[in-house]
Amino acid sequence: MNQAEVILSQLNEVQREAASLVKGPMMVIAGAGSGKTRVLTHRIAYMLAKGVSPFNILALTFTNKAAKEMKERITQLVDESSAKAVNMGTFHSVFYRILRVEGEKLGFTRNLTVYDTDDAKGVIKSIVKDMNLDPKLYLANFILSRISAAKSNLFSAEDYAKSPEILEADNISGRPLISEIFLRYSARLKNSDAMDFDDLLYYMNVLLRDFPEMLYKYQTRFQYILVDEYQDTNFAQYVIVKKLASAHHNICVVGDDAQSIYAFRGANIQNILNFKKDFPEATTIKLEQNYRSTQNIVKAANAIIKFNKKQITKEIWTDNDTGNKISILKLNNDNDEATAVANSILEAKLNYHLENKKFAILYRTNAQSRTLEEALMKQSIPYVIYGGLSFYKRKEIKDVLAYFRLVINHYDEESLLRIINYPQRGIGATTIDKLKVVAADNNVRIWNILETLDAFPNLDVGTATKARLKDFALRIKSFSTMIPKTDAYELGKVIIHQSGIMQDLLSDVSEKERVENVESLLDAMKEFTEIEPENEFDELTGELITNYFPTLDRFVSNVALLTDDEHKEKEAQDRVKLMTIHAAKGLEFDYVYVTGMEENLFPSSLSLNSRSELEEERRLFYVAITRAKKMLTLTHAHTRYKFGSLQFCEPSRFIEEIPTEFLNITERASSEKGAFKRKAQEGELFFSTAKKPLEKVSFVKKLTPKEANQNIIGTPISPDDVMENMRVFHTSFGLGTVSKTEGNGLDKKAFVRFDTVGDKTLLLKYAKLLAPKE
DNA sequence: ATGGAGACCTTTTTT
DNA sequence: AGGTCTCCAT
Repeated sequence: MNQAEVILSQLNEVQREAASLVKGPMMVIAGAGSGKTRVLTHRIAYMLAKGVSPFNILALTFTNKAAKEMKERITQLVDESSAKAVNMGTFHSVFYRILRVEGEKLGFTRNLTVYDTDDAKGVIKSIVKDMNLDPKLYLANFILSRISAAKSNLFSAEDYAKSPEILEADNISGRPLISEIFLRYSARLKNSDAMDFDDLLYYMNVLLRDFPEMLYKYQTRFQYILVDEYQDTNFAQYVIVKKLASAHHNICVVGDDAQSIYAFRGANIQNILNFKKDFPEATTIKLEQNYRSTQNIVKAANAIIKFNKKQITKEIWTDNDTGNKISILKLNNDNDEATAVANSILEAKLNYHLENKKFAILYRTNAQSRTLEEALMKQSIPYVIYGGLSFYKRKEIKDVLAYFRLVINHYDEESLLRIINYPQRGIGATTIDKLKVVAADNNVRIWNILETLDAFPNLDVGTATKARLKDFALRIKSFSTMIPKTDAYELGKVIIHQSGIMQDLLSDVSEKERVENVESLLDAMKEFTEIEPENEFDELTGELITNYFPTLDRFVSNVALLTDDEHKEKEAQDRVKLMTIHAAKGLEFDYVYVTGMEENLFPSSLSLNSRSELEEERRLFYVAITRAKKMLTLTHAHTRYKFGSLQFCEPSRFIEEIPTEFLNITERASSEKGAFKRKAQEGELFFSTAKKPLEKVSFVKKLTPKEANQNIIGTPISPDDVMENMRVFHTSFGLGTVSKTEGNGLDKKAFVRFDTVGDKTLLLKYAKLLAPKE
């Protein structure tokens, strides 16, 4: 067999067709666990084996992780150098590379900075302040989402300002000035030689739209295009892909409409549903055999997704074992839920000698991770939390990166303002305000003023301050001159020390962790300078760069679009993984726990307004359960703290949507903790094999709290009637005495001293109190 | 200019 | 509950 044949021989028949039909448009509908990545990697490897130049292949993904994984897997199939030369990456990173080269046509430079969401929010906030608007009405988040939605649909600020419908909508929402903010925002970013995430897609479109030679260039270059997770593309991405593919029609999109979970940020499921309209000659291939999960899991997933109306019909099936039924655990409150999950993991580990990394705990919102974390810690189960505060979003890292960015791009005003007085060098808010005013009056950038202070006599600051400003500019400039001849790591060290950041962090003993983080950033830079340049092509000529040198600007541009999963990957070796369901997409685990299966949490209360939003939640649930290979456990609690107040929770409707034949329901009151632990120690199994049905499990069906407390419960007390010193009964906390009340109506709170559990603050609109019969 | 107390907001999800 | 932002006191 030749290489190409070997590559195809590793696939099943349908996969083989998807991998080998490389000419013409193709849509692959890949059910969960059906070998989607396998098809993509083998398809690319097959093309390479057949002599297609890697330079002519463009493979777009949504996450860096997916791109990295694909690259690694292709490397195992064909020779490394051609695998590495494939243009593969996220939409954002690939277009960023192109825009750095071509951006001059659009008024940007090669030093182009990428603003992340925090930077963007900062700009919005400062504009809102400049315009003297109410920041509570003009919320940065809200404004940014309007701007983002506009750009994702290829509306510029000018288009926005000219659209009567949009202006009307903003008027109705009481925020008529969003269009003005948008105009200023765009100007500010351009002035800073910066683009936000949406700009990377927007400006790529402008490039292809307004410069025919650019369209021609990249159409010629990208003769074979592959798009992963096509169901998650937004309009801007869709148009780019369509334009690039329109010359050669060699486009392969892979996706699963059932796993579209990013509509909230503009992903348009129609892109995949309409592919056939865009490319009528397209071949459609459905991968329906699931290699990942048990029969029970696959069947349950099929049953659930049928509740959605809009979808491409397909029936996922598997040859795998029937497996365990899906466990439903009902718990009293969120703490019990976390404890039960931790105990369950512990038992399974002990009984079956499983590694920690076989387990994943999934949840709808990041906020849910805290209680789970505590429970795992108590049981000494090693874990790692994905998501949450990214490494690159930590204050100290952002500070250091702001220096780097300013050194590379003096016009980056977000960075400049962030560090002009950090560490403190006596350039206070007053001085900064004056700088801003003079910059605006003279229509120049702040950096222009710093650079040539004497040219701006109307800058009314003292001589001492002037000296400090001069000194600051000089220092930044001196770092800049070092870029070409000092590698990223060496220059990074110089900046961190000479800027005074390290000194500042070291001066405070409580900042030890921050010092470690900065050092860890330096480690990453060291690593960066040591790796062989991969895929460093000159974008203009397509030639491999031979005189590669790992400069600071290269490092920063690499890091700009990075999330920190690599950072975590190293520590994640054998740990239980905690993450949101969104973050779990594309991953698989033997044992999966989906927690917080409650109405208003999952599905989220924010998604209950429309059918389409609810369907997205359902697809999210579909993603969640199809992560599991062997065993799936769903948990929900009767009460949970949200926003610091206790809330009652109904089980998620999604649980009811699973046919009961696939379910195994266990209910347990919190008072049973002792019994639970004892049984666990005695080795009674919570987990069971397929032969040993879960019915044998030791949990006795307990009375619900309501039933158990029947003889105490009296009549409900209306919130308005709750008063000090009143004896009350609460279904979770038992009997207690109201020590104080506060507020009125829906906000009325009661401070209650419970006989057994102590003081609690209850928001009466949620916490139902009853008059006890004592 | 710094830091602490209190008000206020948050919960989708991510490149 | 926890984090962020604001404002006031030092």
